[in-house]
Amino acid sequence: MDLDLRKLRYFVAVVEHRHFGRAAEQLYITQPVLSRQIRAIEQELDCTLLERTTRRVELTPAGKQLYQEAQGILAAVAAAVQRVHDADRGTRRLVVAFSPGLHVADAIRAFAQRHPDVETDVVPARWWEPDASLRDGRSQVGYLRRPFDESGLHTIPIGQDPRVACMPAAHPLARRDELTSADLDGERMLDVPRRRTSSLEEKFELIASGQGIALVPRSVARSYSRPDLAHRPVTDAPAIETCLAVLADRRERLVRDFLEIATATLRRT
Amino acid sequence: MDLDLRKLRYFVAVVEHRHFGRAAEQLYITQPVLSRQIRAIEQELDCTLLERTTRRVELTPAGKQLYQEAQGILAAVAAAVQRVHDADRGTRRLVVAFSPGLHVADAIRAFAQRHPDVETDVVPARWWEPDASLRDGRSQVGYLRRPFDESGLHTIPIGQDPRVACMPAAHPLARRDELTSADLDGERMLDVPRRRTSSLEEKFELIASGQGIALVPRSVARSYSRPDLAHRPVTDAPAIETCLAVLADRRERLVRDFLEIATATLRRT
DNA sequence: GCCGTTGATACCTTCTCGGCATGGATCTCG
DNA sequence: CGAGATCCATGCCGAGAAGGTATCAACGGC
Repeated sequence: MDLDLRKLRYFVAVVEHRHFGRAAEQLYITQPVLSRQIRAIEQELDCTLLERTTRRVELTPAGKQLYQEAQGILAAVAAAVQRVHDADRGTRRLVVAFSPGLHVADAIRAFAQRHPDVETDVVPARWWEPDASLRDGRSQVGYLRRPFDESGLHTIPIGQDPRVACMPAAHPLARRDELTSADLDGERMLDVPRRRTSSLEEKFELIASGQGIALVPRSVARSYSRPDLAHRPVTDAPAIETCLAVLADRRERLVRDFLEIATATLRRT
Repeated sequence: MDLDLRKLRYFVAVVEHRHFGRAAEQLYITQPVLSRQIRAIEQELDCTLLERTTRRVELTPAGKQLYQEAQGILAAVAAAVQRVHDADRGTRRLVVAFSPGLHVADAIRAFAQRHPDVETDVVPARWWEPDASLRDGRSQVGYLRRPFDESGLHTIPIGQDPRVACMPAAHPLARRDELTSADLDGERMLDVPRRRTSSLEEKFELIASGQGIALVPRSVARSYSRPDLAHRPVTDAPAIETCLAVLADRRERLVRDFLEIATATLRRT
């Protein structure tokens, strides 16, 4: 049982390049070393992670799983080192994750005023796994849009985000002030993208180019507003809830204070 | 940035014992090695983690933080390995770990008959950490000899293994049919070996060469029986318990079925 | 003040990691 | 269809890290 962080890094590199030689180059080691290290992981885990021919490198199910796990672990280690340094310097630090479109500046400002000694930072939450940075420790608090995996988290609903239909500005429906889901029947709808590599920009690009219409949270539509796109409320679509989230076992003073200040800020507005 | 999982484990051990020597003993390494590894972590993180005098070992704030972080990371790694194995076993597969000398063939045969589609396999459990393969996911069920770390495990006692004294065949005590612990007073006893590289074969070799006598479970003595060794029951030595063990949170169908079949097999014999 | 305990240091051994050379399989192209 | 290019695997070697033994130095208890 000797799973090494170095080996995990190697594995991640190979997966991302789908190519031993190039991965080795990026890692500043030679290809044979990489081959042997990957094989070592496979032996330690006693399972095949990569199907490799001289022509292509493909992930097995176990490999796919390990790739995910490795990313999380490496991120967690990096965050941990950061926090150890913070603890050593006596500086206290709070990182807030936020789903695209949600505004955290007010709360952060209020918090910073109350705790001038605490360093604050924000990181974007990836929409396909909004809770990831909370779980791997890169952030302590999240302003997240539901749904996400809430197991092990303490969540405080803070608002509703109505869904709007986002379409090309020239679309016939854009002449209406508001829509119902019935109006969208027969329109080509863009689903939630499956691949996590696809960004929201990509999605709006598709919409603008006339590939279809998408239902998105209003706050997202607003942040990405552009002249060639229109968004109109869909009155009968269920709104998307947004909430504050923290790890359930992370109840230190700093985090509790932030939650309090954040909810107070909300009430004031 | 060369934070190693091994070093994290070392650090956790030192923190939990608040004592380098005892931690080293638990880790099956020597104390100087541990001292150096801890210092290496401190250099890599560029901060002091432990205040140590010859009399006490105390945590600094950074050390306290790293202790928390390390626990989380190690747990995360273990869980990750577990999930990779699960992903790999899309094909259904059950691996049974067994302490040396315990017989699992009957149960496996019965299980294989009932589940012809499930691949079965056995792996030996290393005596110094019989539960390791359960925890790291290489096995799902164990036939293990106590004692071992049962935290997080569900265990079902399945029998007693009386202790026998194992000695050279020519030893005076070998002329007796059974012994008591009083008979062993004054004999040189071979302790449980410290180094985890030492095998049972090695131990029996030592006994045969006249280095001493050892108390071992009867089933072990039987599996390793050889003409130049004799083993005699020690009537008043507490018997060693054997049990079935599974991870407490591993209650899937396959595992439950195996436990049922295994206990039924035991009752029949 | 002496002795036992405990962590640190010095020195040696062993094993893993990384590099280089090369083999063997597969795809491409003439 | 065969020659060449590409790319991962294997064998062997050197350097460095990890582990062991012996010993020192500091601190506490009596």
